[in-house]
Amino acid sequence: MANKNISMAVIRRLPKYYRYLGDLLRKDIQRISSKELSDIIGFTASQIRQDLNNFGGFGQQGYGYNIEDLHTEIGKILGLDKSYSAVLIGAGNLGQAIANYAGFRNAGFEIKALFDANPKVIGLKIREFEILDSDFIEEYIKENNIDIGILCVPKNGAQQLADRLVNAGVKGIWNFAPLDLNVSKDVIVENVNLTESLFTLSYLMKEDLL
Amino acid sequence: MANKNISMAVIRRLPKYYRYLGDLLRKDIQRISSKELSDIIGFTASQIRQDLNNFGGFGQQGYGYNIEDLHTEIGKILGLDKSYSAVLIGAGNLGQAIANYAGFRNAGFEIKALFDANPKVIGLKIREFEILDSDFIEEYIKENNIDIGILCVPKNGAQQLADRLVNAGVKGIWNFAPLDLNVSKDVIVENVNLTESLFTLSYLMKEDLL
DNA sequence: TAGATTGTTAATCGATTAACAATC
DNA sequence: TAGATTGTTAATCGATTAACAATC
Repeated sequence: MANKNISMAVIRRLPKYYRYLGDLLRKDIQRISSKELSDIIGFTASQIRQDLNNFGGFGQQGYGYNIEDLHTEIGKILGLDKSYSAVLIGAGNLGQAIANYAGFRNAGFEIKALFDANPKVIGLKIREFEILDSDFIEEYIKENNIDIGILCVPKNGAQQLADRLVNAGVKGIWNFAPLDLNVSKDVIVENVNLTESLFTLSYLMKEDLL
Repeated sequence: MANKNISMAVIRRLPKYYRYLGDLLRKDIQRISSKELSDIIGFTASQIRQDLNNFGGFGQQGYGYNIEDLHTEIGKILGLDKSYSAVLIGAGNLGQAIANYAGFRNAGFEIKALFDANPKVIGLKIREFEILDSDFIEEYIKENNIDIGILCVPKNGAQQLADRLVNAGVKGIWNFAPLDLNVSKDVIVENVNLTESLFTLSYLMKEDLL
């Protein structure tokens, strides 16, 4: 099945389906209709059926969806059965928080090394990781076939580091730096922009008080 | 001017305008046309004009937009001229990273206190903050007129803490816990869901390799 | 079988893009 | 004034919702 050109709107709903189905599974519930799922997840039943049918007919008329099967299928669609290796650049507060973040393993991502440019932190240990010198990023990526770079550095210098990651061969960047990275289009960038999130909250709070 | 019912799509672009205009400002550029801005920000010129005109006619025919003025105006639209007080719940790795996050002050948010339930961290100092006992959250919020709660706790217990924040009077929650909080609809919730972001990256990487 | 619920097509709604008159 | 570019209306595109025949 080739890429049917799934819209970003659909893709961003997939993790929500996966999460809610996981919750149901842990409650030992076996099946659910699009209508029931609609009630708990907040999308319309119609949208749920449309979304799922982008990837296949997972349901059964008159019955609904088997929760365990659907959960597994969406996991596969999300690529959670694949495994990826990652390096994290920028071992400051946020970088350390991400490195310690458990959700990683569940998604099949494994952080292999932490890098920083600050001599004061190079050599320190964060859990099982010794913080390595940024000078050796390229070498490490090439030798260890790293798939993903996680950028937890300030805005300044982030683009340059992204260039280095891409040149060394990573295929994806999880970017926490507050800027839009410029990379060749075969490299995937997923942004987590705290500033934009905070500004959105600020806007909504202001509107709410009017 | 009452709320013209601006769509979320527009609202989420506002921080990007603000950021790019700030960058231009720092380069001492004085004016820009929607076409030029389009080239650097990546939205169509038409969309930029539509977006801005939701809030007022900030441009001038034949000239374009004055960058400093527009930057200021969008800042006001985002409510960055307002100030809000916040408490942070959950002083783990991520919580500490957020507490140390500088972008806060620029947005008019001030963290007043950190709370945690773990006796091992209560009393510790993070920068200027002593970590307080979660038992006193409500008391603190009421006495200090706190506007916003920042939730940096695991999924378990997050809903209960959200309830406590809302009951104590916060009007907004910046939620880093990986679940959808249930709150009365006069309370704003802005989610930062690292798991969903990571899963999206996983999906896109997988598709990219097909 | 009768009832329930899917998969899918058609209708609607909303967001983006194009076009151009207004005007600086 | 002539040229440039906005503000805004109209056209298009895409996403969501509604409807219902298929079928378990």
